[in-house]
Amino acid sequence: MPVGTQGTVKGLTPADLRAAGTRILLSNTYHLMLRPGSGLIRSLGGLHRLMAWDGPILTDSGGYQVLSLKGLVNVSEDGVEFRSHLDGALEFLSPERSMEVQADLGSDIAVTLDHAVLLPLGLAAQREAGERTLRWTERSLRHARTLTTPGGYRQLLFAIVQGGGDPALRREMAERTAPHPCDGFAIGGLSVGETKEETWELARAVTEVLPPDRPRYLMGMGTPRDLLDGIACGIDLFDCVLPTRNARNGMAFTSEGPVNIRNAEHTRSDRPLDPACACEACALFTRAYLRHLHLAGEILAHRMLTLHNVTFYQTLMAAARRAIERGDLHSYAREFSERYRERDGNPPAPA
RNA sequence: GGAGGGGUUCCCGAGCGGUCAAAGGGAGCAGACUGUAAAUCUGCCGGCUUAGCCUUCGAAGGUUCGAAUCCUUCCCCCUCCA
Repeated sequence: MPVGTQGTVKGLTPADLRAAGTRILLSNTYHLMLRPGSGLIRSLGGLHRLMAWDGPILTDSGGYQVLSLKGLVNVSEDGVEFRSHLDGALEFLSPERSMEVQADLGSDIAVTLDHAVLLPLGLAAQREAGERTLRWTERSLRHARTLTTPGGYRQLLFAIVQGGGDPALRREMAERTAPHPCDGFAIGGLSVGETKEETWELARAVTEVLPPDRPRYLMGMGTPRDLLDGIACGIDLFDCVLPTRNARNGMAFTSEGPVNIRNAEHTRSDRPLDPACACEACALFTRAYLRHLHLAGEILAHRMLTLHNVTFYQTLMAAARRAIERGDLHSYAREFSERYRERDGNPPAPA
């Protein structure tokens, strides 16, 4: 799922998204309730109509903003109190309120409100956030059944599993989330400070005990390799800002690895971003041109790299689906890794 | 012809006796980014044998323990008046 936080995947039109192979989008409760307001969106017929996207939309519950807006947020049993990042006004998001906003938006899949934590953190605090998430899951699902969408159809509901960085706690949280009446499960609070090995150990602890008959959504990840690793762990759905945000910051994901289009080595390159890609940017433009556009601050650079990165991610997922149908995911992942070279050398800049 | 202002490291531009290899922008070079407070942020940005040394603030001389900063001459640029 490309991320369309404010009711738009930044820089792309619905036609662009379709051309890139997008089947479902993510959008955001928190941002849309603050601006333009969920009541307004309901009165205009819901988010699909507002943004002219007729495919499925999954809405995030706002739980992630507990992490990303830290300092502006205060969590209690009742819900999350926070200062609007727009005007500083005091706002409140409870499990019930989150589901109401998501019903107003009319997303196809609504997600329960959760309490995610950053690692490292004491085990007691991790458990407390996990237990609270379970109680909020219960409240979210119960309240959601009383609501209607602008279109009058039933929203699918995904319950979020938390549990911090301890595999045993994760497994327990998954076991206790599984019985809830919902249409799918989301795994939240990963890639928040733990190593990659830990991430996949935690993901596996959850997917092993979740019911196999309903989709599992790994929230917020990841890199192209993460997606393949996640799929191997039994994940079905992902969202991530990397393809879109990094595109605007000059980074393209290609079949040969990440490319920073700003780099001087592309100054005279008449190659496409990715010769293996069929997107408009790769069909039309050279790296030299895209580099020029990016350095000149031109909107087209952002649009084209975003279109490319979304296409790259969708193409990767489509290839993974075909590999699964062939029963051949692992050799596909191996081939991908052989082609896909991460940058080596240059150590990260000191902080 | 007369009066005044100015020439600073790639560009713009601060500095106006020592704490100046010289603020701040920009450009350039590189890095980061994982349920988007992000078209953002960070580092580098004269040279070198880099806890130090060398060269640099239009040019050449001078004053001073010490000059981008003060004095003299010269070379350029700009504004106003005739």
